[in-house]
Amino acid sequence: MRATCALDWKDFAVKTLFARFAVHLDAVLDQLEAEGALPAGLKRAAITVEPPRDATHGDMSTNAAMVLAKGAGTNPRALAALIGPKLEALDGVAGVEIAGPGFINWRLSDGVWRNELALVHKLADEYGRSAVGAGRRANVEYVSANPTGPMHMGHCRGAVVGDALANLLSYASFEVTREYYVNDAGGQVDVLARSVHLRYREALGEEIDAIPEGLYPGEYLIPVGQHLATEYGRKFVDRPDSEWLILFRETAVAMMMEMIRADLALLGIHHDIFTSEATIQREKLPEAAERWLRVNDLVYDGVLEAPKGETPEDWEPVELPLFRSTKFGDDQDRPIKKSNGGWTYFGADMAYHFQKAQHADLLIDIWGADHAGTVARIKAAVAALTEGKVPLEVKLVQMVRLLRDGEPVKMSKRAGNFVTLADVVREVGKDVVRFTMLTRKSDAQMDFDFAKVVEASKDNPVFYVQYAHARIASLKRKAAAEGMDVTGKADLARLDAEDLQLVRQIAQFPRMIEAAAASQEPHRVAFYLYDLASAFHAHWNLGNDRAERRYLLANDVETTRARLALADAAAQIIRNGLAIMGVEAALEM
RNA sequence: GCACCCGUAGCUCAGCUGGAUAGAGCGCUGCCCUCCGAAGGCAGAGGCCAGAGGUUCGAAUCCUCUCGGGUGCACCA
Repeated sequence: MRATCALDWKDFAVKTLFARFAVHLDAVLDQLEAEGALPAGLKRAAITVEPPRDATHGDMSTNAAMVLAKGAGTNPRALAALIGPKLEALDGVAGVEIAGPGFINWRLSDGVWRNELALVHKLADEYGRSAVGAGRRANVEYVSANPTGPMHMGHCRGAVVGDALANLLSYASFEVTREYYVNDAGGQVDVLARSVHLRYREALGEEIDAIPEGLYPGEYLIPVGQHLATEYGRKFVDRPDSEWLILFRETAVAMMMEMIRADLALLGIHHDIFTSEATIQREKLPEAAERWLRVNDLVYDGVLEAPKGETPEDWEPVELPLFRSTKFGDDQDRPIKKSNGGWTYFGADMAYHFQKAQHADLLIDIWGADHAGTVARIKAAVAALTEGKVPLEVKLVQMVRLLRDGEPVKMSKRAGNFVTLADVVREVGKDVVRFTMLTRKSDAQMDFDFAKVVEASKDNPVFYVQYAHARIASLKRKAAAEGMDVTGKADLARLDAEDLQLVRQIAQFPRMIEAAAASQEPHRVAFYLYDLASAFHAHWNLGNDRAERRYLLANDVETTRARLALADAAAQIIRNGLAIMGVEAALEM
């Protein structure tokens, strides 16, 4: 979110530098109104205060003159000429220029940057925390993999993106709930139960040949069968499924969820709430939703047309209860019940979302892109059931293609040899997996190349960023080893123009956080950290050619202290950013 | 056939929700370590932002159409 003039934040400490100047600008505009130079009541919402794209234009820029010129009955440059001098008179403003079509650009005094640097040290982990969430409750539902097997790489990206987004929103003062929806009520878990029954018989000594088509072949079900065999002996061997299906299903789901939680823990992911679809159904929540929707004429009994394109062989028209999702922008009404009387996935999901909405001001779902076709209906259902009060955002996460030596890794679900999340984390490490998953916009496809993600070079953003942090840590070790007394308070006045360039980069962090939180794009944190690391490495290398530009100066303890304060601040920001991404900051590499 | 996502340097991708001369990395060319971590840095070359209209002070960004890729399309989950 860009800093606008319409600010109502109470807590000054959490405003970004840019937001603080937006307040100053607002006051300047008030003053111009009072003087009669500007008509009262002009809309200021579109006014921004942001860094200009081109750093040579200054530190801050506003489009105020261009936005207000029309309403003021003048041209942008003339209006800028009125605003400019008043900005120039502000504390901390070192010079104002009017440029291009009417931009007002200004530079900040060195003191502003030194204060900002001091603020980083004072706020430490909290520097960058934003108040924009204002305590609103955000429910983020992510992963929600079917409880029929271990996590595989297809789940990985959504898991990381969802977790990082939850961290990000939390850092932006949303009250976040991390939720996992357990699909333990459909046909898949019945298949799971039957697969487990086979393993149960196997555990009791029966010969099991090839796993029949349509059942889960994975060996991870063997322990479930053994557990049931130990617990119940031969009791269910030759009995009809009506006697064991529910028991086997519930046992299997519980054990699968235990495995999934363990897999997620390897990535550092821990949900607050696991909600069971079976429970939702047992509590008759879909029935309640259906009743309400029927009263409001949003569910009716009807017959759907045959699907377009290739019509399936066994298609026949059936009357089903349909939700009027077309009324909310979907292109077809959607069945909430099946012809066998059971709830469709959508029917139960609708009720589930309604339940979530009662404890949240904002719902976010992280889904795989293969579910893109169902976004419209669930958004429609939430809009209907909450009467438009609780927004639902569905973030689609694109596929990840696994590569090894440049060749796609072959996976076959039938053979059960998919690449598990646990294997990948064991091979390359949690930090590499998490960081890499955040180096693309989530709605863009990405490649995950085993060779590249562990490469220790600047091509690899993970190492590049961690290397910057490790370098800074090494500075302090080096200073201590050489017996330099750097414990005293740093005099930031020792920092010169070249040093303050790095502070400018550091000071963008809070702004980036707000923008990333507002757009719900955690990948921005990764890109920002890459840029910050780059600025740090460049600043560091100044010392290669010019010894006086180094951080550690044996004959100048004062400057050394100030430079270490600068480096520490950069390290602090890297830590703050990595914490949101769920990645450790390395001290040594 | 319909819907959604995407099309930016040779390659992989950013682009701050409409701002100024469109940016990184790789690759290519040429530099910088007796010196704080060279796992780094500096400089150069490289572009009709797929194409065409439109909206306005201003468009890679918003709207429409065309072309080209991906995904999905009954009661599955």
